[in-house]
Amino acid sequence: MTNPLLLYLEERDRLSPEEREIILAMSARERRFEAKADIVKEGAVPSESCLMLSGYSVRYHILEDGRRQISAIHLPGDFVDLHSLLLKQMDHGVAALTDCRVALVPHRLLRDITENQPHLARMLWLSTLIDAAIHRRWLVTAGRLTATGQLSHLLCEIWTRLEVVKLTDADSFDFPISQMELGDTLGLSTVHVNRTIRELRERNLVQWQGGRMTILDKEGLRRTAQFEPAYLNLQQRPR
Amino acid sequence: MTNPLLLYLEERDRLSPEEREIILAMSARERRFEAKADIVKEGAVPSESCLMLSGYSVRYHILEDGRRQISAIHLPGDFVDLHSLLLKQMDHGVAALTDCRVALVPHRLLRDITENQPHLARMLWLSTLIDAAIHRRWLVTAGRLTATGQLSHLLCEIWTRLEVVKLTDADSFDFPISQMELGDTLGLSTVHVNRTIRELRERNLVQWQGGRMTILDKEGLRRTAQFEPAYLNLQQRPR
DNA sequence: CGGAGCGTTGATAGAAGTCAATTGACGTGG
DNA sequence: CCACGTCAATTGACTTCTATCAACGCTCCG
Repeated sequence: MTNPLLLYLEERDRLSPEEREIILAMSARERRFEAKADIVKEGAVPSESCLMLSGYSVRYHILEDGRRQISAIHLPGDFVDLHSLLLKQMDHGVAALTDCRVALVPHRLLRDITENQPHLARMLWLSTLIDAAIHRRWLVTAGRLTATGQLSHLLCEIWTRLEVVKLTDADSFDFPISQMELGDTLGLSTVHVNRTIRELRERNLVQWQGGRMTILDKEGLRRTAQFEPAYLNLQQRPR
Repeated sequence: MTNPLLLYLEERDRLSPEEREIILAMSARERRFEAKADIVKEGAVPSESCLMLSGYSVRYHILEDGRRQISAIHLPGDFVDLHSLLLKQMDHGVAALTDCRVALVPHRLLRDITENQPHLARMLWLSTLIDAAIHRRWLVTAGRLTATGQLSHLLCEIWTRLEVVKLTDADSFDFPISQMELGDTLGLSTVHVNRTIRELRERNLVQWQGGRMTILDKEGLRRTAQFEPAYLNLQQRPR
């Protein structure tokens, strides 16, 4: 299986053989996390950044009143806390959604890249810019779409992002998330998430069982979500 | 008046005299925009990035059904489209909220910085990471706070960000935004924005007239918003 | 066998949107 | 100085969306 970060980056620009080497070397130190475990704790000042190799994880924020909001879902090929290289202290936590394999990339190495590998540094910067673009898109859906639209949009997005790292089937993908976690992601109650899923099912847009999501009507889902993948920057360009 | 980007960056790390030179040189080419004018159009592929020198602007997204969502408010010292250096094509527009002065910074210069000024490049990267941190915080408030909490949070944030660039008075600041624009920012209808403002006024938290916002009860507002400024990274650290 | 956690459903309350109308501030032209 | 137009702010009435509360079933696992 190819390295997912390599797939992620080469979807956006070409890499030199030397750059490819460096990327592969990043995955040297690997660590496993169990489902529900914290990968990075809020308040931590990491000395390495975590690259997802397998499994799903989320960035989460706990409010003063104890409620939780998830601000990102991370898939293989995503750096979950690359920003800690410069932001230093984590203002949120990262939790494993499923059992995960994670590469621990020392900040020393990342810093060296910013000093000596300008193009690769730009590619890492790019990955955080795509994260930000996804955040913005979520703001749009949160602000302007109904629960149904929001959920549809999330499914379209996850589908598209999983395609990049070759983790989709013809019309289905792993979606190992509970309705409570989905509620924390979309800013909805569990009960309403449940109703929303039922609606998508009744409209024959999706099927979801045993942690596997099957898209029955891709165009219908896209329309419900007003999904446009441009923000994911899926084009090879010199960066 | 000091250069706002210099204030912005030096709040986060020290700069060398040479770096300070380069920052100042960035503001060489200046352009003015009138209120409501587009600073960057959606779909554009800019060859320069826009740095706010004075005035307020917003990033906005138009949905297929014509509604609008604002995903960021930009103040002096902010780069509104630094990300276009690597993302190339704009997936959203940027509009002036007020009359603005903007520095046009050629991508050629920014790219040179990534090649030859690694620390300064990291500082620019940092500024986009702070943008992303703000996006995440907005996601949290959109998902979990009531309209009153959201609006309070926005006011606390703008206040704090304006302090960095020395644009606050003892207890007030310019807040030149219409209730419609505020609705597009918070994902609320104008009518509900109006109700929400009235509530803040009735609770004696703020006063707002003639485009000037006065905070009457800072601690009360902070509590209503559950505001914690950590995400703004207001600490000088080696980055 | 019996929790514990998750998914499901129904009933009700509260938050926010929509529609419609009014008011106020400001600028222009007579 | 006033009439008029425009735009934003404000308010009320009604509707829709989502949260909350409560109950129940299922499945997995100790």
